[in-house]
Amino acid sequence: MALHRAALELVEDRGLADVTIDEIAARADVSARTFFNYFPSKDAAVLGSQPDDVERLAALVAGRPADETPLEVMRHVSRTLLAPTSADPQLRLMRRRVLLSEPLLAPALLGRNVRIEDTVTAALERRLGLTPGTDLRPRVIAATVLAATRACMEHHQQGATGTLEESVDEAFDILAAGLR
Amino acid sequence: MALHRAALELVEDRGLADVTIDEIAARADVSARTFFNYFPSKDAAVLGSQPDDVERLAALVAGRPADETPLEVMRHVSRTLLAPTSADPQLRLMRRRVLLSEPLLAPALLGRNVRIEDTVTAALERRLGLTPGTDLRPRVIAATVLAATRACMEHHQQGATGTLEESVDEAFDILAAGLR
DNA sequence: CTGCAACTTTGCACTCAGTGCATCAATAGC
DNA sequence: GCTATTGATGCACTGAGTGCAAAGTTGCAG
Repeated sequence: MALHRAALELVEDRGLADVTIDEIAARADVSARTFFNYFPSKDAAVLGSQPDDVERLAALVAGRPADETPLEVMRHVSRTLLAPTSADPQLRLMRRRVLLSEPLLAPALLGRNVRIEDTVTAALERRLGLTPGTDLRPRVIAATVLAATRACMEHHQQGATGTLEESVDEAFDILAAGLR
Repeated sequence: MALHRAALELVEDRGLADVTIDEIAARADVSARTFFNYFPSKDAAVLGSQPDDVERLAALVAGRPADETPLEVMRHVSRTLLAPTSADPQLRLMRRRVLLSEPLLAPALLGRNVRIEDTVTAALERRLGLTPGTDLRPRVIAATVLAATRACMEHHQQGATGTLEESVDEAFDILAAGLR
């Protein structure tokens, strides 16, 4: 979407606070009013929400082999999260760069994580044959793995060595070892 | 602070979206302009930030006995988080109720968590004698434990049985067992 | 008591976010 | 060529948030 790209480009070099919706709309050659037909807020435009990716995760959880442990399933969820299916790799990189370097975006980013967490929790519950809301485990697993994944991105943003994928693997090892 | 109380009361029975800053200010008997001398936003007023509580957590981490494992240290952090030192217990209860029942507040709440996570990560790094940003472990531990704590609150909000403290204990057991 | 200094509150004007509504343009289907 | 549906837009409005300067308040020294 042109608006998403425009938002990313502008925020990239001026910062979120110094970009107005009018400017984003202008760069995408639409009116400001039209902007709100596609995104409910400035944050959302920068985030560039693909509403269906949440369901994709649920399907992923449901589709993994029955003998995989929840943690193994979550490893795939984490992988999927870090390799989003965006057509343009150039755009993906800019997106990741902007999202992580813009502290004002953290709340929006985490708000999105809440929806993901709820979805994954429900999917895990179904997978384990539990009645929703009774067992603490699914939610704790979903929450902690997502948090660990985010922690890796954070860690990486601060100039860590190695690839993001290596960090995620290491994080899963730490989790599997009981955070010891 | 009168503004914080006013904000909580109004949001409690009308919802965040239907309360304006003018109303909050009016109920606290100050002008709307004065509101912004104390809180930068509506969210902040409802949240009622005590900026020093973040440093309290850092001190807690630094002060725990040297032979405690990081996970044991974090158990105390979690406890401290769930039992905040607010003078008025009545107010505390209303606060917890409002914060959890108001989805619009989630981003603000999580934004605050980011600051806590950064602080705790740094404190753990110091405790373990690591150069900041080199080792993944401190951040992963901080992030996952805080996420698990939040998951317990979430779980509890959805009508789980038992006390919150019991849930937290159970969550720590799950973490210590490697999320198995 | 008086006057001064520091701090707080307030009013005012402004920009920007976001919404509802009505209108207008384009395009597909007949 | 006509029309109906869909999307784009203009307009007017409410509310968030900021900067600035005036007004009020409080404490204190003379």
